[in-house]
Amino acid sequence: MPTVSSEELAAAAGVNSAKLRKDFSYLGSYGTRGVGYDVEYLVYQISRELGLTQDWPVVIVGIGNLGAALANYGGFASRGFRVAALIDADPAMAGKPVAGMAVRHTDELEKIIDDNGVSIGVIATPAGAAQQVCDRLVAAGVTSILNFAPTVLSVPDGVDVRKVDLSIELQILAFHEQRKAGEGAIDGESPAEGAVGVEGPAAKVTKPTAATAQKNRKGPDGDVPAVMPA
Amino acid sequence: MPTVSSEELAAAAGVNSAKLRKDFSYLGSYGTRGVGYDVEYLVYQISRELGLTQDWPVVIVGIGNLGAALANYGGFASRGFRVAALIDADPAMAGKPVAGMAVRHTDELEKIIDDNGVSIGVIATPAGAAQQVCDRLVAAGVTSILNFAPTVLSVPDGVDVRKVDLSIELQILAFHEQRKAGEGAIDGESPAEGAVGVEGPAAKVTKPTAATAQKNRKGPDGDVPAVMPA
DNA sequence: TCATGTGAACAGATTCACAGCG
DNA sequence: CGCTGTGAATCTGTTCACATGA
Repeated sequence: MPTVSSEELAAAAGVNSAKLRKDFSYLGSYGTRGVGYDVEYLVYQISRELGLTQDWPVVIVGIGNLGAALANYGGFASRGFRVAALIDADPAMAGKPVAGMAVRHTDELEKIIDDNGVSIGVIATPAGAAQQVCDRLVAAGVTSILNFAPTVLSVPDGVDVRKVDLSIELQILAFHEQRKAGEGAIDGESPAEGAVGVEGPAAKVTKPTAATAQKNRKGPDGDVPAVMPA
Repeated sequence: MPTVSSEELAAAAGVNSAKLRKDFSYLGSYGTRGVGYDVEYLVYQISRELGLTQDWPVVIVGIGNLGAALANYGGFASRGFRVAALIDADPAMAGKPVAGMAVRHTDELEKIIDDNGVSIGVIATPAGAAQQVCDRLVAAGVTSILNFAPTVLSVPDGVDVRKVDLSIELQILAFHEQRKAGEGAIDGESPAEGAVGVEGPAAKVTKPTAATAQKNRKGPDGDVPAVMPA
């Protein structure tokens, strides 16, 4: 398939074809009127714009289960990321092979970053160590940090941090699940044919005192969640 | 701090206070004019709306590094999630303790889901096994799936799937990193005081043939990425 | 008096619809 | 002719500003 039309791409992506064309137009005029977009050329242009054509050395700090999982994750290489080093504070880990690579000790952190020109660091340490590791990464020249530790990191201006909270995705699912279970489909939500009854929802969070609860209760009555828009 | 104003919350969250008030108003009228919002009551209402006051049993299928990391992740319990079981296809894993819990074999999957009223499943298997596991989960009554495997899962209507791609976050960082490096700050982007020069960006993706490239090149000249809005 | 809650004004994003070009 | 690229129309989401009520 040498060329593709905005209509086809839009259908595949589930969006409006005009939006797709307008978005592409921000990158330049890469299509051919009456024909469509040259697939190979389009892929190259988008890849370049996204930074996929560059080689990004990254370090992963904290080689526990999560760090090891990241080190073994195949998706990195194909997107331009190269794991320059795996770093752990535990001396017993040093030298051990993980994902075909010897783990280095934290003492070498600065040297590794400098030697490899690393500008992106991944933190997969326990929460307690994260800020300290972050500070060292930043001091050594790292300007982008991906944080898996359950802490908010503080960094100087000019440094980007993205926090990945593995439970947030679950929370989003639970939110929709709750709405599926709530007295039949509320919106145009499909009736969830295979839906199994959700088992007894035990109250968990400390409920507010009766006084407070009654005094302020002005929302929808009962314990039924209000219908939120969209 | 028994009460809080929309102004204070907005400042803390970095958003406009009117937006915050309007958003809250969709949940009901939980504030007090001239005073603000009762913190305890507000937390409870938001928690309930998000489904955090319910107990959500989940199963994790595929107990490799990632599955083990998820099993050990502390954030789940505090958000209402209870790991009902860890499931793996490897008979050698069965019975082994991970995160203080014996791993169960895939054979038991249907029974576990039924016994625990599980409606949310987490897939942390290799890509090859994911669809098959997904099908079994759905057949057994699971209606929400969190997929860490690098595959697109197909599910019947009424089942929600969320895919977590660990490399996408890195890609977003790399995108910003690329823009930091690009000839000085482009937008109002801070000048990245600590920015270290990014090392020689080696071309990686197969470049399009010269013919194609020249024929269609209509975008911004040179190899400088176009400036995208916002 | 002070901060909420909300119509009205505004801004930004999406979609329409068609001129223009290969 | 067919599909891109894009002004204009429309829709959605945000912010303003103030009436309202504790």
